[in-house]
Amino acid sequence: MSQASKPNSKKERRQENEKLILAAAEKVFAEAGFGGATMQLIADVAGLPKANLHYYFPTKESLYRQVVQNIFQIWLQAADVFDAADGPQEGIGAYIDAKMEISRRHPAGSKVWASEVMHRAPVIQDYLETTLAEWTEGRIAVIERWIEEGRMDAIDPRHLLYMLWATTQHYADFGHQIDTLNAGQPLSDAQWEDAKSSVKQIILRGIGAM
Amino acid sequence: MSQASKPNSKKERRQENEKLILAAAEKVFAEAGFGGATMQLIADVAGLPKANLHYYFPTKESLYRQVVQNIFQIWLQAADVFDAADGPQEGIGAYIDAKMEISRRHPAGSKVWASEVMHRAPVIQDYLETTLAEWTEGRIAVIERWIEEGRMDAIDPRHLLYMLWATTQHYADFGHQIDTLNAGQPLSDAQWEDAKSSVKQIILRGIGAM
DNA sequence: GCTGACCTTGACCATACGGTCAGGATGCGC
DNA sequence: GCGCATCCTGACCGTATGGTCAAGGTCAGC
Repeated sequence: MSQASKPNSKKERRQENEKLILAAAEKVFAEAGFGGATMQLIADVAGLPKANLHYYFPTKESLYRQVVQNIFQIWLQAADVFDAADGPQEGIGAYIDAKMEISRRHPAGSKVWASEVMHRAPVIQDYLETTLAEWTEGRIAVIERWIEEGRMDAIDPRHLLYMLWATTQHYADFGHQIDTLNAGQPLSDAQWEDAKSSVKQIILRGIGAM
Repeated sequence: MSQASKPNSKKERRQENEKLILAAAEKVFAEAGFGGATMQLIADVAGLPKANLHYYFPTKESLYRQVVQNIFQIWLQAADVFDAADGPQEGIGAYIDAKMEISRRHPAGSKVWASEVMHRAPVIQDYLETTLAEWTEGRIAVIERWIEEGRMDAIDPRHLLYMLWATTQHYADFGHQIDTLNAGQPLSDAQWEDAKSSVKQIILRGIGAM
């Protein structure tokens, strides 16, 4: 009766179940919002009994918190490319590519993040004030250096960053609207490439880095 | 015992109550999402008994639908400036100004709209497919004409529009994040002007319209 | 193969939610 | 000032939700 594909040890099994639950939760939270999501639905999507979710994650909020933190990690990771570059064209270009790729590969995560921030960040306010604020200050310094070096125009770095975040996340958060305007079809590979290069072209030209 | 400030006729009173409820609903839906909002809380914010809401709006969904439709109207109205202009610099510049102003004056409405689209537009899918699709096609035609006339670079009009929407709405939808990164303070008048001019500068230069 | 820690789950609970309704208040048209 | 349609609302209802629990299963270490 037991599945053939489960030669797992107890610890492997625990990790596997947690991942299963987190993936299901991310999807459900993204589609319904925190308030609209139900533990029962998450359980159904994960293929586990509801009581089992509460064994791994004591409350709905703790599960939600874990989902949001995971997304934030991915988000931060993408930001690394910013520093590796030695100029705005390369750095910002790579950052746009990375964030567009996240929007494509993790649309649900992006939506959960957007939803969390839109609702005044009840769960990750401390992250915004510490980690995100520090990261932002660091990037502002980099951009200001590029401006001093004459490698791009004198743009307010904050608003440039907001523009990068807004534009790239839009393809995830408003993906449904974009798909609807694309005859109801998800963007094809070629269309994603168009999107990336359009965004890069406008912004990089717009800041005088091309 | 009766308020001194209520010399209202029955019809005036009806309109007033509906507006009161819609304003409260917009705020609560924006802060909690559809699923997280409760009729009781909307009633408290509006200062009316819950049963009264159900007199004016039979269901939670009908109330929500009205809120979303009102926002869509404001949204469409802002789009008029696009057509009144005779070139990209003026038209897109004015559109950015108008949408930034909406983000500033109607942040709750913007959030409700964003939330609705993020959750796959269960209520306004038909608007997306009809009104919004038509509006978009019209604007694409205008942009293509501008390109043909050599008044801006050959940019994919769709991605330009998405960028305009994304960037301007970001200041409403992610306003909390922006405020947090602004030392916890809302943007001042001067900062809003900076935001507007930064966005306009990058985009208008980016499409070769400056 | 025994034991104890870990895992699983159906059944259950208290609460909060959207929505209803009956009965009373109010104000318009006559 | 009367009658009637409209408006208002406290009390109530069925349901669905987040969370609990006790009883049983399973696996690693000895």
